[in-house]
Parts: sequence; structure tokens; C-alpha cells
Amino acid sequence: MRSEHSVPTMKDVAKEAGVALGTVSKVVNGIPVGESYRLRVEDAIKKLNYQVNSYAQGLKASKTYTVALLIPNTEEPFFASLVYHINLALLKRKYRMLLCSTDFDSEQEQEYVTMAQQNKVDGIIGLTYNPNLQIEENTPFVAIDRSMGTKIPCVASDNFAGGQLAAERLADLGCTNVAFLRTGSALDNEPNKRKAGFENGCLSRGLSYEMKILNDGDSYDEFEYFLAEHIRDGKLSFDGIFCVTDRLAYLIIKTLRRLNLRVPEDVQVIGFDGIRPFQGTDYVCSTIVQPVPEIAEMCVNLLLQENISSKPPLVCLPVTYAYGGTTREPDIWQG
Amino acid sequence: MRSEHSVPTMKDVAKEAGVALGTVSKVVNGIPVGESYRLRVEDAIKKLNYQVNSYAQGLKASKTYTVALLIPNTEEPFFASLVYHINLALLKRKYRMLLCSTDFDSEQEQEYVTMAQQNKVDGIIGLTYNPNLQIEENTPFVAIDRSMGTKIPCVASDNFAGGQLAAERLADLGCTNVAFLRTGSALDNEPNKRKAGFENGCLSRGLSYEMKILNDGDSYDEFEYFLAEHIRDGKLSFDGIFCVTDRLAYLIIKTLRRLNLRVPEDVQVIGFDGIRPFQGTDYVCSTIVQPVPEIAEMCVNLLLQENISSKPPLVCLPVTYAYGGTTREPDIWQG
DNA sequence: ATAATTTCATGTAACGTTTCATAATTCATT
DNA sequence: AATGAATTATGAAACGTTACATGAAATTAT
Repeated sequence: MRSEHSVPTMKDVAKEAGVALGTVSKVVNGIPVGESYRLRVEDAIKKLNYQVNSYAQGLKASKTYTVALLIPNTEEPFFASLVYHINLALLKRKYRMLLCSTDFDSEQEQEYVTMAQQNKVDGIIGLTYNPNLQIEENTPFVAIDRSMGTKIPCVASDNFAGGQLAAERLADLGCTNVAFLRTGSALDNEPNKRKAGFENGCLSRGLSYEMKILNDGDSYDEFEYFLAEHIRDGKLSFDGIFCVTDRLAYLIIKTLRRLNLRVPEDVQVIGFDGIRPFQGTDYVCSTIVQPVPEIAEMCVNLLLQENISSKPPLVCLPVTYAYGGTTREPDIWQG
Repeated sequence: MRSEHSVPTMKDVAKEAGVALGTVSKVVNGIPVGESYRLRVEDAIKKLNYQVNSYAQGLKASKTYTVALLIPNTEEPFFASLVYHINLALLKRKYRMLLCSTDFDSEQEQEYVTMAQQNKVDGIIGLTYNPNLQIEENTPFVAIDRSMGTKIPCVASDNFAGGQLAAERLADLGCTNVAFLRTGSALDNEPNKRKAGFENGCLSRGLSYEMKILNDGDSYDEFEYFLAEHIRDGKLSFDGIFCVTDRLAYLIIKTLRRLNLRVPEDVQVIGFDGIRPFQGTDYVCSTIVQPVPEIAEMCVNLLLQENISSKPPLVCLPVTYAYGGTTREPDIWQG
């Protein structure tokens, strides 16, 4: 006799229902069995409150039903949003997520990938800036924001269109002289297409523009220095700024205000990502919103689909513009 | 012969090293074996690049090495921070985290708890406001921010001390007439002790104070209405506000500024939680910072420790005050 | 030098599932 | 009614690990 608190197994269900082990397995997995058998098994399952042991399943199938998510830092809002939506998409498909905050550490990233090549996870969704990550051919991998060869699908926002949209919007809002700001290295990743899109948009709308790369440190010195360079008689030499991320936009806006420049009156700012400081509150700034739920769904779809042949090398998903108080919208309430 | 891409097992290691299966198991688990045996096994493990199959381990031990984290919404910054640190603390102990965003849905919460009573997770860390969650005696459970009976340990910040600290700080900063604002229901949970702490602090410093409960909707109407009630001749009737969360503080500050009240010149605001809009940037407001890394460590410690007898019913961890631009600090740079 | 004792590697059984060859049943055909 | 073919339930084997009873070897005592 089983102890009171032990968990019922298929064996128990089989005994209760008076059928064979294999029959219970079939019922559990939705494989057709005789009507009367099915009913008896279903009754027994309900009576014993049986649930399959997914670890035994995993052992048998050499599957873990676990997907690793490699992501720099889950506290950063954009990444936190990805975590939320990818987790949701995986749970919907009865998969677990192994969350790996790599903290931009290449060694740790490689460690997790190696782990996947062993038997711990069925696949990896990775947002990684590590250019020399070694991924074996037979390890299911989906990249976010970074192409890693033709064998590995990459999912990203339509960054080019996003940059273009930002330029067009600044033009619509009356800007004539704009700047593009970004931080970090010029890796060949998808987000860096924002620049090309922005340039394209500026050209098509006849905006004069300037490109600037800043260091993303903890101090505002770099930002202040850059802005000071462009101030003549208390006036900034451009009236619109497109920042490659909301994070940068946030820092720039703080710096602008410290220098007694008004946003959006003196200079309008558009960021990228669509970050809100809290759930349900306004955006941090006017911004190009990434379709995070759709990115998440697409990643999971690509990772778990069986027909490998049809995997596209790059999927770009449409972005949208959203007002966040740092632009002068003609038709919106003015804060 | 094993196929090229299949994962090596203990059997393979045993064959390679010329020892028995059990010997390999011992080496892997750090149980002492003869020197020569250990060395041979270790060599074989390295040569084959062997890693244990934790699912087989789990099946054998009836352990899943998985802990469920029940949390309302992982996108909300405070919760995202908890997710990050609890995940880290679990990974350090070779445990996985099953992330469950309950979206404040009681049914879903109960579902996850039931799952734990089956065989899917070894324990639960839960931040849940559901007062009638059914937890079986034998399910390891650690609560965050809410006492759930004497059998279940609860981890929280020292909310009382936090409230007190806020009052004292407002007094130190020259406030004489302050308000306490909170939203949501008056459940008997730990965060609600912030109010008592604040009252206590006000009394000990001779501050006159007012308590107000607001609805936390998406609109600012409620906030505007409340503030308008307290404005005479363009002046607010209090010079300091303590908000029960940074989220509320953020919304109140936005409303204050919309009403042309200056923060911190006209009214100083202190929040609670310690939220930054992005990693490494300033706090959203001056705030009482919760020790999230310590809370995470404590939860995992309590959950995984074997000696159940020594589990305290409630652990309160110390909070700190941090400047975030919405108070008039005498000795800090003035933004 | 032999017996008694300790030490330690061995190999089998078991964890809960799925798969597959086998056996039992049903149904159609003669 | 008896046979053969098709259908379907059965139960043993296997997945990779750990625990435990067994037995072999080494050590100590006589």
C-alpha cells in the first residue's frame, strides 16, 4: 500500500481502472483506445488526482521540456519584458524556461550553451552580443537581435523601419535639424540598422542630420560635453534627437533639463524600445515601440517547430510609434 | 557503439574508466572512493565530456530540483528585481526556477500550488495577495510580504522601520505637515506596516500628518481630485508626502507637476521600493530601498534548508533611505 | 600463517514513463 | 460454425540515475 502522501503513478491508475499500464499511457497521451477503457482510465485519473511525472517522461524521451533563455540582465526593463512574454509563450506549450542572466559575460554564455549541448535543455533562445559563441549544428537555437549565420534563425523588430519612422515623425513635428545618438559598439547586429533607417528617413524628408556615438557610462559627463559642444547662445543647434534606446533617451533628457534646455519645447526627443517606468504608466519618452509579445511568440515558434527546412534566416516584426511626452504632438494633450 | 551525437552516460564513463557504474556515481556525487579509481573516473569524465542527467537524478530521488516562483507580474520593476535575484540564488544551489506570472489571478495561483503538491516542483516561493490559497502541510512554501499562518515562513522588508525612516527623513528635511498615501486594499500583509511605522515616526518627531487611501486606476483623476482638495491659493496644505510605493509616488509626482506644484521645492515626496527606470540610473524618486538581494537569498535559504524546526515565522530585513531627486537634501547636489 | 575484521568496489533493483513485440479479442469470410 | 485477418490491449524492456546487498580484497589480531 502506498503511503498517504506519495504521488500516484500510472501503475496506480492502471490498477484502479483494471487496465494495463500501456493503456493508461495511451489515454494520457491522447492515443485512441476503446471507449470503455478510456472512460475507466479517465475516472481513475480523476479519482486518484493523477498527473504525469514529466521528469520520467523526459528521461524516456531524452527531452527536458526546458528551454534556456540567455539574456544579459533580466532587471533591465526591455529584457524583463522579453522574459515575461517568452515565459508565457513557453508555458502555453508546456515547456519550462531556464532563465540565464549572463550579465554580458561571454564565459557564462558559452557555459550555458555547452550545457544545452549536454542534456539539460531542448533548445536556446539567446539575446547575446558575444560574437564568437560556439553553437553546435544540432543544438536548436534562435537568436534575438543578432544574426549568427544562416543556420540560426534570428528574430528582431524592424529596426530599419523604426529608424525611418522616427525621422519621419520628427519631420512631421516640425524639426529641421536633427541628431542620431547611440552608445556601445558598432557590432553587425539588428538594432544597428536603426541608424540606416533614420538616415534614410532624414534624406527622404530633407532633414539635415548628425550622427554621434557616446560612451554609456554611469556619469552624465559625456552627455553634457556633447551637448555643450552644440550650444550657441543658450540654444541647441538641433531641434530633434533620435536615441537608439529609451535608456539613452532618458539619460539625455535628464542632461538636457539640467542644462536648462526644455523638452519638448526646445528640443524633441524620440527613443526606441517602448519602456514604461511601471506597468500601465506612460512611456518614459516618445518612442518606437518594439512588439515584444510578437517577438516572444515568434522565437518560441521557430525554436519548437519540427520542420527545420522552413526556418527563415531573419524575421523582422513591425514597430509602432508612441507618444511619451518628449515630442510636441499637435493633436494630443500637452503636458 | 553509440551514435556520434548522443550524450554520454554513466555507463559510458564506467566502461571508459574500467570501473563499475556505482563507482562513477560515487565520484560524481563526491562520495569517497579509492584514489586510483577516482582519478580514472575523473579522466574518463573529462575525456567524454560527461554531465549527469539531472532528470534521471530527479526521477530517482523524487526531486525535481525546481522551485516555483509565484509572482503577480514579472514586468513590474520590483517583481522583476525579485525574479532576477531569486533566480540567481537558486542557480547557485543548482536549482531551476519555474517562473509563474499569476497576473493577480487567484485561480492560476491555486493551480500552480496544486501542481507543486503533485510532483512538479520541490517547493514554492510565493508573493501572492490571495488570502484563501490552500497549501498542504507538506508542501515547502515560503511567502514574501504576507504571513500565511505559523507553519509558513514569511520574508519581508522591515516595513515598519521603513515607514518610520520616511517620517524621520521628512522631518529632518524641514517638513512640518505631511501626508501618507496608499492604494489598494487593507489586507493584513507586511507592506501595510509602513503606515504604522510612518505614524510612529510622525508622532515621535511632532509632525502633523494625514492618511489617505486612493484608487490605483489608470487615470490620474483620483490623484488630481485628492490634491485639488488640499490646495488653497495655489499652495498645498502639506509640504511632505510619503507614498507606499514608488509607483504611486511616480504617479503623484506627475500629477503634482501637472498642477504646477514643484517637487521638491513646494512638496517633498518619498516613495518605497527603490525603483530605477533603467539599470544603473537614478531612483525614480527619493525612496526607502528594499533589500531585494537579501530577501531573495533568505527565501531560498528558508525554502531549501532541511531542519524545518528552526524556521522562524517572520524574517524582516533592514531597509535604507536613498535620494532620488524628489527631496531637498541639504548636503547633496541640487537638481 | 591463518582467522577475524574492516574496507570498499561491484552489480542489481528501482524510480515512472513510453515503446514495441506479443497475445487476446473482434469481425468478416467461407 | 470454423477459420483467417484485422484490430487492440497487454506487459516486459529500456531511459540514466542512486542505493543497497553482496562479495572480494586488504588489514589487523591471534
